[in-house]
Amino acid sequence: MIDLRTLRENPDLVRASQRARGEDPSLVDSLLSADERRRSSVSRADSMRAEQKRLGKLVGAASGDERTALLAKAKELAAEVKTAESDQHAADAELVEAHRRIPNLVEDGAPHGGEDDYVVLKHVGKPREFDFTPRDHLELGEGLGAIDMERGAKVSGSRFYFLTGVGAQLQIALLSMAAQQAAAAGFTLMITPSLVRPEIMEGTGFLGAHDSEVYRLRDDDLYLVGTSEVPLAGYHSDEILDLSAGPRRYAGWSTCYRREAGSYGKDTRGIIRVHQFDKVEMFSYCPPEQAHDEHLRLLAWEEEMLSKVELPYRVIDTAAGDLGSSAARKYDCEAWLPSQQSYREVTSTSNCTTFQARRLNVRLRTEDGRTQVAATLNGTLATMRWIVAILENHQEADGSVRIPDALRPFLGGKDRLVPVT
RNA sequence: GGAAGCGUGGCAGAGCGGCCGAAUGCAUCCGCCUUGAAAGCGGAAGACCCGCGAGGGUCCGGGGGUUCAAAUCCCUCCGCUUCCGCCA
Repeated sequence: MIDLRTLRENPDLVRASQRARGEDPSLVDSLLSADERRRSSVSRADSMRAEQKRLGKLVGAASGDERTALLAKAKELAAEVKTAESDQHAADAELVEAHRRIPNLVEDGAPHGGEDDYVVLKHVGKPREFDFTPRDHLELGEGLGAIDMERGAKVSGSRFYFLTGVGAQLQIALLSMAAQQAAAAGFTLMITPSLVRPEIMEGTGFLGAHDSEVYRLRDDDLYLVGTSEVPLAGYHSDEILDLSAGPRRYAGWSTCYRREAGSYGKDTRGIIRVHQFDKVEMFSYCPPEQAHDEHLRLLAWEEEMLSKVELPYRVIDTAAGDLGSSAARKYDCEAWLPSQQSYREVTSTSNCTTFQARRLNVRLRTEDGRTQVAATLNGTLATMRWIVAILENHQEADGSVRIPDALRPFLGGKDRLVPVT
C-alpha cells in the first residue's frame, strides 16, 4: 500500500506513477476522496464516543431519579454511536479497497512503458562462438541423465520434471554455492515454509493482478508460495525492528510453485518454465532511505553469482508497466541461451520500498525513538533455471558439459559432466 | 481425529462489568550516589488513528453480540499448550 501522506501532499506524483505504469490515474482521485470520507467519519465517531464515555461515567456515579434519566439519555446515545461506528467501518472498508487498487510508486528513473520498454544497462561477457551446432538444454540434460521430462509428465503432468543423478547434484551444488555466498556476505540462511496464510500472501502483493499464478489449498485456506520472498516478508510482520546496525538480510532456500496460468504454449520444452522449482532468494529489510543503495547491492550479489558460473549476461532496467504491484524498481539479469539466440531472465531484484512492509506492518525504530515503516527488497541468487544456461553455454561438441571452476568444489571436484549413452 | 486448558504492554504475570491503558516483577532509558561500575535511591517510558494545536479516540489474539458501560459475560474464528488415539 502506498503512503497516504504522500498521496495527500503530492497526488500528482502518484498520478505520474500511474501513467508510467500505463494504469488509470483517476484511481488516485477515488483514493483521495475515500481518504477524505474516512477521516471525517472517524472524527465524527470519535467525538460521539467521547460524549458517550462521559455520560457512562455519570450513570455509574448517579442514583435514583437522576440515574433513570441519565440511563434513558445514554441509551439513545448508544444507538447513535452504533450508527456512527458502522459508518466508520464502511468508510474504512472503502478506503482499503481503493488503497489496494493502487500499485507502488515507481522509482524515479525507471523506464516508462510496458514489457518491451526495458532499458539494457550493460552486457557482461560475450556469447560464445560455437564451431558446432549447440544442443538445447533438454537434449543435453537427457544425454547426461540429468533431466527426465517424460516421467515428470507421467507422474505430475505438463511442466513437471525429475532432476536425476547429476542433474540433482548440479542443482544442489548451485544452490549450495549461492547459500554459501549469502552466508559469507552476512545473510541469515533460512529454510522457509512453502505454505502460507492468506493474509501473508495478500500482504506481499501476490493476490492482486497475479492471483491466478498462485496455487491455493482451499481445504486448508493456505497458499503455496511462488518464492521464499513471501514467507520472508511475513517473517517480521507486525514487528518493530532494530535496524540501527543496517539492513537485516535473509537468504531463503525454498521450493517455488507457480501455476503459469497465462503462459499456454510458452516455453513448453524443457525446464525453463515449470510449475515447481528450487531457488535461493535474498531478502532485505532496511531503512527506507537506504533502500536504493541496498537494491544496487543485491544486484551486485546476483552478478557475483553469475560471474562464478561464467555466464554471459545483460542487466535490464524493467519498465514501469512490467513491475509487479509491490515493486518500485526492478532489475533483471538475463543470461544468454545459445539454443534460443536470446537473453533469458535468470535473476530479478525488486525494491518494494515501504509498499509491502506497510501492508505487513513491519516497522523500525528510528534514532529518536519513533516508528517508521521499513523498506523491503528481494533478489534471486540462484534457481534451477540457471541449469539451463549452464548446460547450454558450457557444452562441448560431444554432448559433455564443462563445470565452471567455482562450482567444482560443490560437485566433489568434478570438472565435467559426460553423456551416459 | 477425541478431550481439556490458555491467549493481557519488550518479557513474566495480576486483574470485582463502571475508579483499567491496565497492578507487580524483570529488562530498558534518564538522574543521584561512585574515581568508574555494580548495588541502592528517585524518575521516565507502549502502539495506532483523527486534529495546525489544545486535545480526542482506538487497541488486553481477530471478528461479532449482550449492556447506559466489557480485558472482565456470550458466540465464533485463529493461534498455542497438555493428554489420549492414529501415523511416522
